[in-house]
Amino acid sequence: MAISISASKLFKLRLHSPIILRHLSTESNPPPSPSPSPPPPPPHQDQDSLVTRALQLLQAPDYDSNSNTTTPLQELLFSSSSPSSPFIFRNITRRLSSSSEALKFFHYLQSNSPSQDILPSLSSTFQAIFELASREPDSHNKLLELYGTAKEHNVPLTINAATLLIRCLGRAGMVDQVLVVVKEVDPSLKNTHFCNVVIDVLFRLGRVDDALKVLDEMLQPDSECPPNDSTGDIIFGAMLRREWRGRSINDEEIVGLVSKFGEHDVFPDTFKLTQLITKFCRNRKTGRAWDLLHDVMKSGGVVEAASCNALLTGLGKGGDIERMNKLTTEMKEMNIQPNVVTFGILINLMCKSRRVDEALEVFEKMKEGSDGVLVEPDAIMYNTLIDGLCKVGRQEEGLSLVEQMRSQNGCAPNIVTYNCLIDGFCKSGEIERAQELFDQINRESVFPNVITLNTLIDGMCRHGRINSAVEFLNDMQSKGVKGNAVTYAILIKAFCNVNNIDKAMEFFDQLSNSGCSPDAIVYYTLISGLSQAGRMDDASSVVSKLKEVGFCLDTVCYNVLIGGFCKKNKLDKAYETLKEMEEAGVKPDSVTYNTLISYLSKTGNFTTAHRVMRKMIKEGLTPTVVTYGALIHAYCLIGKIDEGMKIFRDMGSASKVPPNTVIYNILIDSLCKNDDVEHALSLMDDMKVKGVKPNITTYNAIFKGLRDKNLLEKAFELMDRMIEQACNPDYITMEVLTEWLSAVGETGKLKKFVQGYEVSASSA
DNA sequence: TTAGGGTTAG
Repeated sequence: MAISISASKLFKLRLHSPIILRHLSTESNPPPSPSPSPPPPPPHQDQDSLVTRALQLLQAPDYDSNSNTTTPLQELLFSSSSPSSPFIFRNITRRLSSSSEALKFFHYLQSNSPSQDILPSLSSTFQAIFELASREPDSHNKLLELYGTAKEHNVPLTINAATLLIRCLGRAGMVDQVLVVVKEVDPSLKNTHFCNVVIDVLFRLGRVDDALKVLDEMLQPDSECPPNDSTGDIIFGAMLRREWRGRSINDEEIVGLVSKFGEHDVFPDTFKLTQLITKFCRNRKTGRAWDLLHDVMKSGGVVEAASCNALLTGLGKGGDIERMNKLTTEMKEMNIQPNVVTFGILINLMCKSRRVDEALEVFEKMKEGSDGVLVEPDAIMYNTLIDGLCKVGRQEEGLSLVEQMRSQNGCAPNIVTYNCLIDGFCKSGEIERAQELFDQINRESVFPNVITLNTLIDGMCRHGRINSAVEFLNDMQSKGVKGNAVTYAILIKAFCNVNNIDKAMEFFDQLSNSGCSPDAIVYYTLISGLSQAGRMDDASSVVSKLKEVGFCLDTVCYNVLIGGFCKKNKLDKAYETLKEMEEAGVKPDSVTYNTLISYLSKTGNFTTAHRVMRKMIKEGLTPTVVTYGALIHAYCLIGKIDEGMKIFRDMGSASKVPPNTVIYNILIDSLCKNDDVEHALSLMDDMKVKGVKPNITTYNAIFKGLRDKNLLEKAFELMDRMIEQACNPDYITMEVLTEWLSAVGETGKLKKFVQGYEVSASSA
């Protein structure tokens, strides 16, 4: 008792010392807490029996009596013959039934210890009390109270006890208390595990900046608590978290942190690195993704193909071929083996840019391993190539790849394969073959999906078989393949194209009632169809519906409406729409202005047209070839060809907008109609000089001009040129030439022309 | 890896 007083005196003396106020621990290298960890190897074999014996004595009636004589328990715990270890008391405490029992034992030790040396043991005893309390109900409040008791008795917390406390408080959401404990822990005790727990807890509580401050200290070059893989897991995991409390870690911070971690040889694993790169790429930040990957490479982290693939995908989407090449070279240099995905990305890119032959070349080399890497293609790769072939009209080659697929194990053609082929046949107008494939699917127990449905419906609609398309839709729906927004967009567009607006509206309503809501494209398609048809009231009511469901009009949609109002001679409504557009923050583009300029000039309002053009320039837009075309066309229409020619000369020289075929066509047509075919012919020469290719409209206009003046020889010359240029005649060409050449007895020339066309068509 | 996107001058 006397000694215990002196011990407490000692504590009191130290109470004023700032050092002891920090909860110093004497336990130098503690095992991780709170899981019950095996005690350090006992100095004496009888340590276990001592613990057992002590626990028995703690049940005895004289345990908490204030006896003046030395009790057996005191003898056991404090005598010099007892095995001494700071962990003995802790091990006894751990085996007590509750934290309150343990606290009682703590008080007993404090009161009965004959020596001051008990201090280190009391810290680890307290840790054991924390461990018990942490497993009891209401643990956070109990621990907080115990923390107060420890401070009161000047028992410094072990770092493990502090860790346990913080974790428990964090779980209970007690962010302020967490920060207090962190502040009060002796910095010299902090270890990496402690810091990891603090950071993890702070992140979960949304205190990102506090967490990053702790992390920043860990990342210093001379840090006492350098980051380890667990630190990396916590931070890299947090970077990828979608749901955030507090603020999120921004991209710049992510790159900086990964780089700093690299200095400590800690790297995100392949999965996390890949995810981070993907995240950057999705936000179109390929530059950051590039830096991230290269930081890891430079610091010596492991980089696998998956991470490179993520970056290659991002670079491909951004069209950064140069960096793609650089990265694939680096992969080779660093011995990072490309896989089927790597090749898939490259082949897909080539196919999408219509370089199918190059894609096939890479594919062959990959299969043979002739470039040192042998990779077996998968179904996705075959599908990519088949789609690429079909998109350039090479369906037959696509079909032969399907045969290759069949001969390779585990690579059977699937619904995607067939959808690509069906689309190919549909786009080339071979609807029957598309339907045959569709039937084949059903025989092969590959199940058609909504994409199959839409592809076929689109093909039928584009080739004038709307009724078959609707029939097919009904048939499929009865078999369980339901249409979606895409289906309806296709049908709405198709019915608008044939000017069956009522049917288009009907399908729109059907979609709205089918439980599958129309998306923005469906609205845009219908608004466009209605505007083209001049049904501006209907268009406006669809616009209202679109706004009601929360979609916005974009530039193109506003342009469609402005064009529609112009067509209906509702200039005021067009201007109103323009104003609304500007107020909604949707910037008018050159099409917006061109639409207005075209309407104004066609209605003879040239002054206003030029004023709008000046406004266009003031808004930072450059007049385009269409702007000039609109003005030229309008001047030509009222017979002011000179004015048109003036603009034509001006656009090429002063404005540096090179005229295109359409501009020449307008002028050539007008000159011919104005009896000036010579001038029109000189413009055709000019086209040749400028490298602007005439098309069938050009030829039709000039043929009419030549016919009116009966300039046969010139016509023959141009007919030859048409064949040379593989420019196909259309029904207008045939009508003009047949009538004219028959009348002048030159049917032989006509026959030769048609044959030449057939030859040029077959060679093309 | 597969399907629908609307606008301005001829």
